Amino acid sequence: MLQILSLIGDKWSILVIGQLRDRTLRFSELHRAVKGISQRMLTLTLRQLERDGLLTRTVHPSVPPRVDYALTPLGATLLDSVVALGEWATAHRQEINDNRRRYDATHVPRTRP
Amino acid sequence: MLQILSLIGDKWSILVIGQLRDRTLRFSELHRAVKGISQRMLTLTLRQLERDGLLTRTVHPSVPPRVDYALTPLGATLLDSVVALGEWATAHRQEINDNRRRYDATHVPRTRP
DNA sequence: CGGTATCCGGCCGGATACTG
DNA sequence: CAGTATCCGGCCGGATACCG
Repeated sequence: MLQILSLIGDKWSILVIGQLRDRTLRFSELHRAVKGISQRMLTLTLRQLERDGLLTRTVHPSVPPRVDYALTPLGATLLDSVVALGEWATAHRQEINDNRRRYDATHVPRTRP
Repeated sequence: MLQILSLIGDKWSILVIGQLRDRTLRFSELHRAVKGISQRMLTLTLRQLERDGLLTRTVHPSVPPRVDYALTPLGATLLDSVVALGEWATAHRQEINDNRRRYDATHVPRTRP
């Protein structure tokens, strides 16, 4: 259970899956689409998701090389929950930020210079 | 957006929220319910969730002390998505484990002794 | 283009000890 | 009971260099 949750728990996984929502993307497209991810983390994330059977990796033997990533049916089933989470995050972003500001304002810091 | 996702991304947050699904729990009950979590991580997780306004922390001035945690309305809205994720994880646990085994069996290790 | 390989600083989180 | 404080090892992930 924890091992499955840690799959979802990886924020990069969620973002990558979200990008593959309705189209196949190649590596460089994903790299540009998921802002802030390093090439290393994108590679590791994709390998993990491929290993879990959530997406397929297709190598086209061409010059220059081209690798396409697409969701599997299993990945598509997760997409629904992921999209729901994304919508929740978007819908309550402001409210959460307000809560944080209020909390930080009322709960005085314990360390004093 | 990333900051919101990292809130969900914390596996402990998901598990704690799931435990508060239909009842208030005190600290020690949560500690027992969420298997594997250390006292430190439980405290940190609860503070984070309280700061974001997803749960309330109620201190009862008694001896021995007693602290209850309960979801806020905002926390309850997240609960739906969290439950969906949990159900997805449960439903596809076996399938994912099979995929991992198959992947590990076919993709030979790159390091050879 | 789409990766590996390697180095390494930071912080995550467990263990332990102490307190109101 | 429900925390805080402190230490510290491990691994996460960025930066960089190189390859098919």
